[in-house]
Amino acid sequence: MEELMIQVAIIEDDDVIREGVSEYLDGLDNMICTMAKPSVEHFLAILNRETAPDVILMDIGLPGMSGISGMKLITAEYPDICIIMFTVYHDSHRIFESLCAGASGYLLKNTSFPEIKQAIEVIHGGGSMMSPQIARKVMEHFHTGRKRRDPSPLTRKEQEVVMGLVDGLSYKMIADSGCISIETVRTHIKNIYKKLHVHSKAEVIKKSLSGEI
Amino acid sequence: MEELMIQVAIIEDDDVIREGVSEYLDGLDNMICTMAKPSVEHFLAILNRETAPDVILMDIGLPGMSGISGMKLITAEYPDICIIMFTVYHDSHRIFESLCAGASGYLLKNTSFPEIKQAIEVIHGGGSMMSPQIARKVMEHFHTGRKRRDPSPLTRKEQEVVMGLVDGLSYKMIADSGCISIETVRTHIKNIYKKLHVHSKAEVIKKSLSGEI
DNA sequence: GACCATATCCCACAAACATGGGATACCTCT
DNA sequence: AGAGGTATCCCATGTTTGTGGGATATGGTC
Repeated sequence: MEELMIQVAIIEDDDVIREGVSEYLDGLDNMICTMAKPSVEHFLAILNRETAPDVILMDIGLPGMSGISGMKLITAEYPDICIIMFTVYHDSHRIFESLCAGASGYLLKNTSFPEIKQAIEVIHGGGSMMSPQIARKVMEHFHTGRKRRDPSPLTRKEQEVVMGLVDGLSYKMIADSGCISIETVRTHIKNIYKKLHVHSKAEVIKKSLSGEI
Repeated sequence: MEELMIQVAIIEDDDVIREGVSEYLDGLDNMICTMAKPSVEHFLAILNRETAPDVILMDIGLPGMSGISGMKLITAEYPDICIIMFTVYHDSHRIFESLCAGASGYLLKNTSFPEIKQAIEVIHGGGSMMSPQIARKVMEHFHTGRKRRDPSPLTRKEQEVVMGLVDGLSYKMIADSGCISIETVRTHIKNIYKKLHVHSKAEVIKKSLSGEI
């Protein structure tokens, strides 16, 4: 009997949502919530071949490791697990990052319980499902002509420095490649950090490679 | 009263489907089928500001002008009209061509009447909807990274650390999020650097985000 | 002319990082 | 039992980075 149940895990830091969904799923006759954890780290700690669920409902904005990073880890090890991202975020960047990383579905947190149930069934059956608002964004992504991004807030020289950072160069190497003093590089980087509201190379590289700059 | 009805047009050459859907929609209390035509040409002949519907259900495989060409014409002139492609085709090429041309939804012809109703309501309300099979294909389109890459040379814990780096976290933050000592993080990172032949966070982030890991 | 953004350079200090050495413990495989 | 890989921790040292102050010079703009 248990073999026919869809085994669902939920990774969500909000206690109310996690427990609410967990109890709702357990009340259904064709699925069971086998794990309900507040973070990817907690989940990974108990994940193994025996405990592996069929479907994971995962929040994106988790404390510690982000849901997207967690998904990459999990699917790398367990490619058969279907993951539904479950989030309040509407922003395109996260949506596409999730889809590219292999999410099978993307639901907003205002999704009703029956819709969550339906999504789990569909995905377990090999389908995919997205909240209408998300589908909308995916559609927009395909709508041609939508290329014009707002101009970068960075000056030409600053962008040049960012390129250097992305290439993994140190301040010294950027200075040499641009034929300027390392002090100038430092000044540029200070200004870049202010403009982008970041505090490390890592964040700049991430923003740049994900198309935010 | 009529003003509150969603005005729907259907362009479909199969008489049975066209009339069936048309009658079903007219039987609903919140929508009305104002036009039911077998081709884009017939439809365009009577389309004007007065007759313009809110939503169009359009077949792709039409005699004469294809549904995709028709959609481009219609949306160019009437950008507020939402168009749902309605088809038997599963093939990715048509799906993506439709989405790029501006379709707001994509339903397979085996979709039930109530689901068609729901799709029209969602789309008229600003959303989008796709059949699960279609959503699946769209998802797959994003699963670019799924080239059976040779397994990462990194262990799971090391991958976890890499994810932290990519998320812009410091050693301290990675340590906290993983509930391990910062010294352990340092050791992992030393090993990661050796395995990847790099010498900085920046290079790891770059390799990771460009799919090399 | 005053103002502001840009680009260039310098100094100083604290924090974070890179790298070299260790160590212990647990597994698995031979 | 021993070898090898993984995961955990510690120390020391030097380098790089992050951030706060400066300074000068060149443009455009109001």
